[in-house]
Amino acid sequence: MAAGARRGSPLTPEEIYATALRLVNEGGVEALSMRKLAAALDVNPMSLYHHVESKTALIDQICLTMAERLEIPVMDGAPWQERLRALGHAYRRLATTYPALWSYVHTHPELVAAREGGLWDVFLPILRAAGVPEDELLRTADVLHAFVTGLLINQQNGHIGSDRSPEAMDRMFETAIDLILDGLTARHSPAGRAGGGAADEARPAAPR
Amino acid sequence: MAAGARRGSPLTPEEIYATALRLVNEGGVEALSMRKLAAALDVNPMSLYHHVESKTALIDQICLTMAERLEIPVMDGAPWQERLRALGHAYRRLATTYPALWSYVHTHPELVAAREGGLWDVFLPILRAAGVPEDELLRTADVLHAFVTGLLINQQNGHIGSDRSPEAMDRMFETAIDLILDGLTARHSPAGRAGGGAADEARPAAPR
DNA sequence: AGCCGTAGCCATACACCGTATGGCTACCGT
DNA sequence: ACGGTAGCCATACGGTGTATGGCTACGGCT
Repeated sequence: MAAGARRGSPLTPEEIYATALRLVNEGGVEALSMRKLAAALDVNPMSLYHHVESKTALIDQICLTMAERLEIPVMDGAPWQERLRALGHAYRRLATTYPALWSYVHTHPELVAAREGGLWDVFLPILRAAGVPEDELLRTADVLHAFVTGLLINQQNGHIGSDRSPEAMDRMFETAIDLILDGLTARHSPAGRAGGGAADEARPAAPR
Repeated sequence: MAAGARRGSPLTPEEIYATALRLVNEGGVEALSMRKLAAALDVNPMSLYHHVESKTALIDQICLTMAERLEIPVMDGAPWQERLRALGHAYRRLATTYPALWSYVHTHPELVAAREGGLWDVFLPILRAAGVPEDELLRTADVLHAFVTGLLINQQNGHIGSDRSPEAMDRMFETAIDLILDGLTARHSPAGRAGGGAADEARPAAPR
């Protein structure tokens, strides 16, 4: 285990992942090249291959580390509407923290093959609490997850509205959550919606 | 205007676009290279640049031609629920016809800057008919469009359900449309939903 | 008829990419 | 003392997009 030649310390996988993630966040996935990454680490390009199998394996890895940083809120006592909204916001926070990589993940089939980490352990119980019957549960979860995914992708890519102010984005996200809550309520517990309800709190005038 | 050297006829932009679109459809956007395209056209790579400004301009162009092939249904008399469902299916048909390019478009900000073609001319009136107030119209349209976009992206990438049979996809898409219809109805014309309504037609048992 | 502008095509070259191959150095355990 | 090996690196190969400049053959002009 020789000490690093030109650097003080030997290369570590964590260092590689962190730097790669930084490069991706700064210039998108297409701005990540093994040569640039090596330059950023002050190392010969081929040295990377002693710690990483290939570029795609590297990208897989940094996608995983990103996924692990999803901070799932724990709100055990709260009604399902609030829990679902909080989960949506947590998901959105992850997406806006790593925009480029996030879009990348969700357009590459080979990644995220299994349902991502603890997300689904929280998501499904919420839907159960919303009254979604068991035989529609997974399908509904997939649909809602895809909805939010699509909204976030579109927001990041500016495929949306001429007004792209952060406030407009916030409003749009709330509108989306409201639509989902109303849809779930109407479908699975129509009685529960007493004129307004959790979906209608704090929604501004929205001139747009 | 000399006749083509090795080919009978000179190269035409339409020929280039069509072949490029074919290559993309067969192997994804990353399988499109100017050299391969030239080979498929039996031409020197540099000849392409007499008809196309750059590779990105070429991709822009084939994205546009794809967008033009969206077949928007005209159903003037029908209720808004049916029109919205038909529009969703038309959109889905486009996505499944050009899966690779379609995902590409929706993850690249620079494309589709303006709202795509006649889609919005049909979409917005439907939402008006659904009772969406004018000051929420564009935002709601953006959200719903993003929802469907996300669902289609996820379906194509198999980020969804362990069962990926076409039937499961169909059911999931119907579930999504139902959710949207219920959400819109609950939000904007709650009286209109008389126990079931348009959203509940022909939805199978769905064991999943 | 003579000529030239130019449309279309092509050969070459450059910088960049991912990575296979093999050699160097400096430490470790024995 | 010495072999094994972990870490690093130089070189090379085949791929990419495209800048540059030269070739051919036609249309329109004088």
